[in-house]
Amino acid sequence: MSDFWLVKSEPSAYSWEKFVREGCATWDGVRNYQARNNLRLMKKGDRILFYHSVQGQAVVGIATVSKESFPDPTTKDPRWVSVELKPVQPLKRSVTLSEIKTNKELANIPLVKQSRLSVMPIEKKVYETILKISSQ
DNA sequence: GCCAACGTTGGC
DNA sequence: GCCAACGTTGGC
Repeated sequence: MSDFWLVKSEPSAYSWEKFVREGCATWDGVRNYQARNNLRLMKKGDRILFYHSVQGQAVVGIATVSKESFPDPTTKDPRWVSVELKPVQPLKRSVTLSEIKTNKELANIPLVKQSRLSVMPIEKKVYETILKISSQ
């Protein structure tokens, strides 16, 4: 039974398009304990929604965990970890933050309630609801 | 560009 | 251990 997550990235820093082009990504540079704890809990095969923050403000694609947490290669500080992600597929259409905010089932997810958290768990139902919106 | 929310740092 | 100051994130 895999889990579901949402990760954020500013497209100017690392976009979905670049992620797809490169075929996988080391999700490094996380320097927030709560986000780090979530990275540690990720299991291979977990599904991840990829969200564009700042420019775009929408869920744009689906990724999966291809390698579970390991020490963040961008720092010697042992407190921080990374995971490796692989793109699965883009959403048929992006699901915007405003759509998420106005949907009853989605209005309370951390993306909305805790806007600064960059790696967060989501319920299966939330994942499925977002996919459903994207296919409409 | 502004600012609210929040995390971190450092003086006491 | 508290809290003010400061820095960062990200929505608007």
